[in-house]
Amino acid sequence: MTQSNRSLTLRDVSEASGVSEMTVSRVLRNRGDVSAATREKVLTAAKELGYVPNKIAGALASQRVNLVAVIIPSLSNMVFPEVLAGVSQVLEDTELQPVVGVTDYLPEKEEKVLYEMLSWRPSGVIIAGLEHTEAARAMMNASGIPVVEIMDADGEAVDAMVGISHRRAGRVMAASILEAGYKKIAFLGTKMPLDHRARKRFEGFTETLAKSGVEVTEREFYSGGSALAKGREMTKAVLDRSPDIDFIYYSNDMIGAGGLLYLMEKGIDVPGQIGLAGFNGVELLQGLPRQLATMDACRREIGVKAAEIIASRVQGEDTDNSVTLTPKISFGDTLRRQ
Amino acid sequence: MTQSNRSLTLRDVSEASGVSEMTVSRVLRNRGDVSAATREKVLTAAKELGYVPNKIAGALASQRVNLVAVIIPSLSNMVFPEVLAGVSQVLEDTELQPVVGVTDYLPEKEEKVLYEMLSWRPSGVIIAGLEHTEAARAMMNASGIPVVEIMDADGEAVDAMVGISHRRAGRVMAASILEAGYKKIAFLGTKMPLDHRARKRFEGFTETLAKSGVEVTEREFYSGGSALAKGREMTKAVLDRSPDIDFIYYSNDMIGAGGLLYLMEKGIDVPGQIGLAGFNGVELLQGLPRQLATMDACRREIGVKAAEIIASRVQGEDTDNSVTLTPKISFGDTLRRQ
DNA sequence: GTGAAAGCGCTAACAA
DNA sequence: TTGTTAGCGCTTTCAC
Repeated sequence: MTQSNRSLTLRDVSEASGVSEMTVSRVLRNRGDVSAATREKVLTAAKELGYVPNKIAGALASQRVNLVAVIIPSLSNMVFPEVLAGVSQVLEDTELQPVVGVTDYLPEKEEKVLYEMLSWRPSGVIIAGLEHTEAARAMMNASGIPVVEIMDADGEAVDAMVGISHRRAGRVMAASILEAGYKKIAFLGTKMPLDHRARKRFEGFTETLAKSGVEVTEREFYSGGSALAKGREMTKAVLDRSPDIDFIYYSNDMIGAGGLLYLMEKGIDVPGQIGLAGFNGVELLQGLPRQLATMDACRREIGVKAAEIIASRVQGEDTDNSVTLTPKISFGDTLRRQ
Repeated sequence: MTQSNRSLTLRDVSEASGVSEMTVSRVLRNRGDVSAATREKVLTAAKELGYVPNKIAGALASQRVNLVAVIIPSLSNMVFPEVLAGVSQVLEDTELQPVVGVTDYLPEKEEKVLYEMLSWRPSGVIIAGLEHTEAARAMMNASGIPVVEIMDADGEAVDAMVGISHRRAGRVMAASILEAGYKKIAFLGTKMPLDHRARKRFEGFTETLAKSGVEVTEREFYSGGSALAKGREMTKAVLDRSPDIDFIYYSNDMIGAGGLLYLMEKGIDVPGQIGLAGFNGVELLQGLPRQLATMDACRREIGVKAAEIIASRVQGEDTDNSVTLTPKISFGDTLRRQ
C-alpha cells in the first residue's frame, strides 16, 4: 500500500526473493523449469510487493506484442460492438488481446489511428472496410503482420478479408421487393458519402431495379440525431411529398423502425399499402409490435472469422485469405410475399 | 512497398538520410532545434521508407506512455460508448489516447483487465464504478498514476471520482411517483447482482417509498436477449399477475420502451391508468410515439470531466478529486404531474 | 544545430 | 535448475 513514484521492477522482486532476475522472469511467465520452492518464493515476493510486470520492456526485449489492432468507424450503433464481441470471444482463448480504435468514418482519422496502432507493433490488424487512403494501404503492406479487412467483400484486400457483398445485399432486397409487386420505391439513408458499404447496397439496389425499368422515386438522407426519430421524420416527409410511394428501403434498421412506428400510428396498412425494409438484423428490434424486413449483416460471425484468421496466422499457420459470408433475408411483417 | 520481416528502425532512416539517429529522432518528434534542410532530408527519407516509429522502444526510453486506460463493463448498450465519446473528445486535444477495456460486469475480469492495462504503464486510469476487488484497489493505489472512478458517487474513491448518486436518483424518482399519486408500484430490472449502480437506484427507490408506507408490489428481473422484447414480456407478465399495478419503474430506458409499446398496443391509458419511468435518458427513445419518463445519467459529461481530471493531473496540475453531477428528471408523457 | 554514450526493464541465448 | 551476458530501439544527457 506504500505509494511510490518509481514502479517496481524485476530487480526489486529478485532482491526481495533472493532469486536472480532471470529466474523471477521465468516464474512470472511460466517459462522453463523452475523448482517448486523457488517458484513459491518468487510468487510470494511478487505478490507482497504488488509487482506488475512492465510489458513495454518485455515487448521490446522479446519482439512480441500480443495485441491485435481492431479499427472500426464507430461505437455508437450496435453493429460494430457486435463485431467486437465476436473478435473478443475468439481471442479470449489465445494470448492475443484486441485493442480498439475508432475512425468516425473519416479516412484521415483512419490513417492516423492505424499509424498510432502500428507504432505499438501489434501482432495483427482487423480493419473495417476495403477503402483506405494510399498511405494507410502502404502502411498495412509494409507492416509485415496479418491484416484482415472486414464487413465488405466488394473489392480487393491488402492481405485478407472477411465480409458480405453489400452490392449483392442491395440486389437481393430489390429483387424481393419487385417480386412482391411494389413499384414506387423510396430510399432513406444516412448522409454519409464515406459509408462505402451503404453506398454499395444502394448501388446494387438501383441496379436491380433498373433492370426491371424501375427507378427510385424518392431519396432522403439524414445526419446526426436519434435514428428512430429521424426515420419517423423522413418517412413523413417523403410520404407528404409523394403519397403514392408503396415501398421504403432504409439503409439501417433503426431508421426503418422509426418509419414503421410512424406508419402504424397513422393507421397505414403495412405491408399492404406500404412495404418496408431495413438492413442489419439488429436484435433490438425484436420488441417492436411488428418485425421489420431486413438482412442480417453477419456481424458477430465476421468478427469471429477475422479473429480466427489472425490467430492462425500468428501461429504461423496458413489460412483462407478471403471469406465471403451470405446474409439471410428475413421478411418479417413488412414485406409481403406472394 | 517492399514487404520485409524486420520493421524499420531509426537507424534505417539515419542511413538513408545521412543524418545521425539522434537528429532523426528529434525531427520525428519536433523536439529541439533542427535546421530546415536536415529536417527536410529526414522527413523525406522517413516517408519514402514508410517508417513507423516504435513506440515500445520510445516509451521504454522516455518512461512515458501517452495512454489512458478506460475500463468499462460493457459496450453493448448505449451508455458506455457515450462516456467514451466524452473522454475521447477531451483527450483529442492532448497527447493522450484512450484505450478501452471491457469487464462484462465481472470483478475478476475487471481485475485481470486492470492488470493487463497497468502492465503497459499508462498515464492514467478511468474506471467505471466504485466497487472493485481488494487486489484491484491495491493495484490502483500502487500504480502511482491518476485514477478516476466514474458513474457513481455513492462510496469512497481510491483517488478521484466523477459521477452521480444513483441512490439519490432512485429517491427522486420515487418521490415524483408518490407525488403523482401512484400507489401500486412494480420494479423491473436486469438480473445483475453486480450492477451496483442499478442496485443503488433500487435501494434509494424503496427507501423513499418506505417512508410513505409504500412497498414495491411486484419485481421482475431478466437477463440476456433484446431489452425491448424483454421489457414487453416482463410488463405483460407482471400485469397478468397483478392487474392493479399503477406504476412500473424500469431499471433502464430500453426495457421501459418495450413496456410502453406493449401498453400502447393494449390500449391502456398511460400515464392515467399506469405510469412508467426508466433510467438513462437515451437519445434513441426520441423516436417513440410517446416520451418515457426518465433521468439523465450525464454520461457524456462524466466522460468529459474524468478525462479533464486525468489531463490536468498528467500536466502536474491539481484538480478536484470528487465531482458529483446532478441528473435531471424528465417527466415525458408517462408520468403524470399534479 | 548535431552527435556519442549510456541505459530504460525486460528476455533470448548461452553457460554453468 | 539457475545465472550471466548482451541487446531490443529508442530517448536522455552531455559534449561539441
